[in-house]
Amino acid sequence: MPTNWLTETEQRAWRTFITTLPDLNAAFEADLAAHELTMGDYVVLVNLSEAEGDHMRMCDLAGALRLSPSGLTRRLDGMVRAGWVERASCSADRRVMYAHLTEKGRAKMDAAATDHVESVRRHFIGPLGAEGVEQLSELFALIRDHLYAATPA
Amino acid sequence: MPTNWLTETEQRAWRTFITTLPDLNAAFEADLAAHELTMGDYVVLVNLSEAEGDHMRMCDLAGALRLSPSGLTRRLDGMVRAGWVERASCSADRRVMYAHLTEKGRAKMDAAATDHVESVRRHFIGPLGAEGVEQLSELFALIRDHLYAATPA
DNA sequence: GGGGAAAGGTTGTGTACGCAATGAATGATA
DNA sequence: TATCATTCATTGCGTACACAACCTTTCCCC
Repeated sequence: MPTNWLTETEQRAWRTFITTLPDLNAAFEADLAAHELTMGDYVVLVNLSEAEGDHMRMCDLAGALRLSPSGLTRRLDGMVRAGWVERASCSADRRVMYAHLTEKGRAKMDAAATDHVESVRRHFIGPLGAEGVEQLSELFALIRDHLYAATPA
Repeated sequence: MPTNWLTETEQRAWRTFITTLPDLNAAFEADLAAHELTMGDYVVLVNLSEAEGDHMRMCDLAGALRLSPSGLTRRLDGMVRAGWVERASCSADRRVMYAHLTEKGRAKMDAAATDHVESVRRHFIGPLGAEGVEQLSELFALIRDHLYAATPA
């Protein structure tokens, strides 16, 4: 038993956290599945819809999604096939490809958004309560800031 | 804009949470990679090491890990190949297979555990602080209990 | 302005995993 | 006890993703 082992309280916090995550994630996936969407696809739509001109460079999008370049290429393949996104080349820099949200893609997102928000409210916001939401926000900001201090990405 | 859209505070909490998770997870994976282990493998070792007799039925292990039966079969293939786990059949019920932690597997886990605990402390416990750990533990217990109330699994 | 380094994206290859189908063993019911 | 449903595990197949290799284009700097 290492000398710096977790205390009982720390252990409980860590285990509760790590075991709850997959179930929470599964709940969101299950709710989105009613719209024939995965969380992965949905976040792409959200990112593009909030970007200037409804489009983003592949590399920026990959960074935002924490996807490898090749991972994003393949994810977009599927979404282009579904008609939610289009690829467009950039006149200013011919290396870059834009991922551009289509009307159909926006409609898909809008249709899913209402249910997704309800899902977030039900599984996440609701159980936490107003005060809990505030607390959790601050706690994760601490974790994030600490991570980014080490890896300034 | 749906009428039940998230408030600014809720939005910030949700986004902070959802965007921090992949990075946090990546940090743990990166630290474990020094031992040639993935989080997935490590949790298998931990589960087995805490089980009665260092073994678990495949189906129970799959449930604990939130893995599909086939997913666990394949994960175990790799771990058996590495010599960390052995399969053993059950005399009482010949349908079941046990996953049994080997000496080598326990040694592997012990070697990794020290660093992993340090990793958890650095990325998770540390930034939260003692009070934060307590709070986060309670917040996730709320989420978990709510999830399990709906899906009594 | 010419040459090497770096950035952006796609493709080849391998791994992890889920779902559906299958086979074997057990349990429940008539 | 004969039958049929259920449980446990595995295999076939398809999808998602990472890494490494590659090509193209741009940037840097002498």
